[in-house]
Order: sequence, then C-alpha cells, then structure tokens
Amino acid sequence: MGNLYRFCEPIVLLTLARLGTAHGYQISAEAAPFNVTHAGVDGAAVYRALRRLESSGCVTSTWDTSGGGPARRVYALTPRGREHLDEWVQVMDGIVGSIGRLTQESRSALNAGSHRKASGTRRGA
Amino acid sequence: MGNLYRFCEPIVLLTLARLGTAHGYQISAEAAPFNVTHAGVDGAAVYRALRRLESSGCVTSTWDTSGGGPARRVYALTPRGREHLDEWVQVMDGIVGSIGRLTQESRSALNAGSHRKASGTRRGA
DNA sequence: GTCGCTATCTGCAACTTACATCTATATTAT
DNA sequence: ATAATATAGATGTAAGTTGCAGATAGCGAC
Repeated sequence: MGNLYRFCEPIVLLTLARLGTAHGYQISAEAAPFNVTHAGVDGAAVYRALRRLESSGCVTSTWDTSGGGPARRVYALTPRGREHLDEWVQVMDGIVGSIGRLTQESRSALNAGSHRKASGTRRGA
Repeated sequence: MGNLYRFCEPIVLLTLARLGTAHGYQISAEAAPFNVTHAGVDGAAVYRALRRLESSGCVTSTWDTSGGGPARRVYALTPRGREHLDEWVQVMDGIVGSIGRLTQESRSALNAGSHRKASGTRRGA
C-alpha cells in the first residue's frame, strides 16, 4: 500500500500539550495511542521532529541531569507551538473531509462496477 | 506544514473506476474534485502511478491512435485493481478515524491549556 | 517553417520515515 | 573492576512519494 505519512509532528505536539513537559524518550513511549497507521512512531523520527520544532520556535528545551540515568532533554511547548498544533488541526480537518469523500466515492464506484457480474445477490455492504 | 501524501494512487484508481477507461492526461484533469490537499495532483505523479499500477497488475493499457493528436495510452481497471481500491478504502477509513481522534484530542489539549490564561470565559465550542 | 495544444515520460530535488547503528550514563550482577 | 542491561539521545543510509522543470512527439493553424 506504499508509505503513508505517520503525522509524527502533530503527534509529538499533541503529546507535549497533554504532558506539559516531556523528553523524547517519554514522548516516543506515550505517543502510541495516537498512531495514524499500524506502525508506531519511530523513536528517531520523534527526536528529529523535536529538533525541527525547536529550530522553528515551537518548543524549547533544557537539559535535566537531576534524576538517575543519562541526561534528558526536556521539552516544553511555546505559544507558537500551540498555534502550530492549531494549524495542524485545521489541516487535518481538511484531510479527514477529503479522504472521507474519497472513500465514499470509491465505495459508490466499486458497488456500481460490481452490479453487472455479481448477479445482484451478494450484497457486500 | 511540510509535505503530505496526496493519495495519488487511490485518486487515480477511483477516477478510472468512475470513467471506465481513461488516459493519463484525462485522469489528471478529471481528478481535481478529489484532491486531498490544496495542491492538485501533479501530472507526472499520475503517469508514474499508472505505470506502477500496471506493473502490479491493477490496470491494463492499450495505445489509442484513432483520434487526432498524439497517441494516448488508454488504461482500464482489472479485478485486482478493484480489489486494490477496496484495500485503499479500508486503509483510508482507518486513517480518517485516527486523524479524527488526533484532532479531537488536540482540540481538547489546546482548550485545557488555555484555561489558565484566558480566565475561562471563552468557551470555544 | 513556426507556434501552440495535446500527451507521455524523465531528471532532479525535497520531504518524511524505517531500520540499523553509535554514543553515553547509571544501575546491577559477577 | 568488569560486564550486562536499561535509559536517553543522535546519526547514516535507504526507501518511497511528490513538485517542478523540461524533453519528446504528433497534429492543426498560420
């Protein structure tokens, strides 16, 4: 079925908005319920998305070396980040509408095409 | 907002299903109402999708040199192509659900985040 | 011939992502 | 002390889809 965008960026933004602050490893773990495709969000993609978002002013980061284990880069959403998530909401609304139309039309076309051969008894729904 | 997949393949399949037979240039023109993003489907992308679909047995092609102008490669859907469109419908249904959840949660998170500052009077839907 | 429209196809760059790999820190076991 | 493991971040390479520009070619108008 080819590759589909996994919407890594909005998932990261949303997870950050929900958690308040979080580091990459944590986001990667908590993002699971929002996966768009069967495959989960790749850790590497999360880190890259966070870097991109920081360089565009959507998140800020500080190093946290207080706890045990390796240092964590803790991220927080900026106002611009919240705006950006809002923009994503608009875009995704549009996508949902468009893809919805696509599926609806596809179902119609598939049903219309199967009239001839199926001799009308197997209503597939 | 970065690039998003334009769902060129299902759009091509659907347009073919609707028209019965069609050539690339025609599909490229008739596909406009099903665009997923603001940008239309690129002609080059259509031709490439048709080639891919042919090599995977989803469409067949024959040259039509009857009319005036350059020869047209006329495509038609195979049964496998119809199945493939049906698979796309399943996938896109899943995507619509997932992205719908994403937008819903994003709206909630954005509203929850604005409680503090907005002094709670602007109930945004 | 030259211009413009139709029609197909190719080249190159951009973007997101998957997978593997590498580094480094702290804890635990030997 | 050494080794293994879990945590945490980052990079390199390849794959796949797409946008844009342009090449090629047939046909009609001038």
